[in-house]
Amino acid sequence: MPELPEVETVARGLRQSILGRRIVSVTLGKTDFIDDPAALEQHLPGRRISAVERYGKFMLLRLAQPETPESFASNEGGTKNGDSVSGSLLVHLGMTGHIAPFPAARPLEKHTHVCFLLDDGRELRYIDARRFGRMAYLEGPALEEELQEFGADPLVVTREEFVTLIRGHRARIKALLLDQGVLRGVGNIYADESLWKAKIHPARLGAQLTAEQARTLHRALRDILEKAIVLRGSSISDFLDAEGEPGEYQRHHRAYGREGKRCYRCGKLIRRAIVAGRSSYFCPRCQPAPRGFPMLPVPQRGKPRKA
DNA sequence: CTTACGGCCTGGGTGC
DNA sequence: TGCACCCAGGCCGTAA
Repeated sequence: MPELPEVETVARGLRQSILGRRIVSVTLGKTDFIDDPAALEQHLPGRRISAVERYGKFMLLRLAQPETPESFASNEGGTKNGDSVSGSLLVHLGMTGHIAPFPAARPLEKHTHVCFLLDDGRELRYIDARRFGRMAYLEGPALEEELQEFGADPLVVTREEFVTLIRGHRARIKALLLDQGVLRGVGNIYADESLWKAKIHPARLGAQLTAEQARTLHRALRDILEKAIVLRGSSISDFLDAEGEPGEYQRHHRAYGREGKRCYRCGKLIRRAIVAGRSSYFCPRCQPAPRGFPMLPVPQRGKPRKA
């Protein structure tokens, strides 16, 4: 389940492997996760990948016009590489998306839905069993509008901005952390991990947090994301980076996925509850529930734990 | 307006 | 071997 650290890891990998390559042709398989499949076929061939950026959980492959002698000569005196008029390929990996270059001769893996033939003979392939991901070619105002929908980057937002942001909403803190319009890039894993580190229960309301708690959460979130990036993300189910390597951060999880295991701080058993519609893992002692939070019996889920 | 919630998409894993 | 079910994250419609 790629979140900010995993997407950052993949983006860095692609930067190493495909930056500057030109897309020769586009081959599409299933396209129900692509906004406008025809737009990819129409606009991508001939374009050069001039940058790979991460925006929340999205990757942006910036596409420049090819530098043909004519376009170079007739260029309106210097818009650089046509970047200002060129668009981007947005890629969201959903839960099971993979994107990486392969030798073109290599047999297609199952669930390969998009192939971009590159000018060095390799193929950039998008593989996604569940197709919960998304792909779109956008340029100009449509691209700007799309990006404008997103909230602050948790690695960039300042402490006091974060405090204002969080305390300005009544929704549960877990919901706020997951809301891409508030903060971009945080998913279930890093929401739970940062709340555990900050000793804040996921069901607390944003507006109910003290400024001090919000500051602590900001610090916890940033520290965790940065460390997770260093460790190339968390490989829970099948996340692999662009080189096919798993991340290491799952070894550092303190809450996520640890139902019934001991809290690393106090030894109490980590619990799971549905908060903001998501499985949420927390320590019932370190992260005291707000008054009235229903201590619902955790819906039975057949996951035998060894004693 | 904001927030809460249920349903939908898909297929791998699991339990029987 | 089969097969029904659960669950993941994002999004959307609806209700309060």
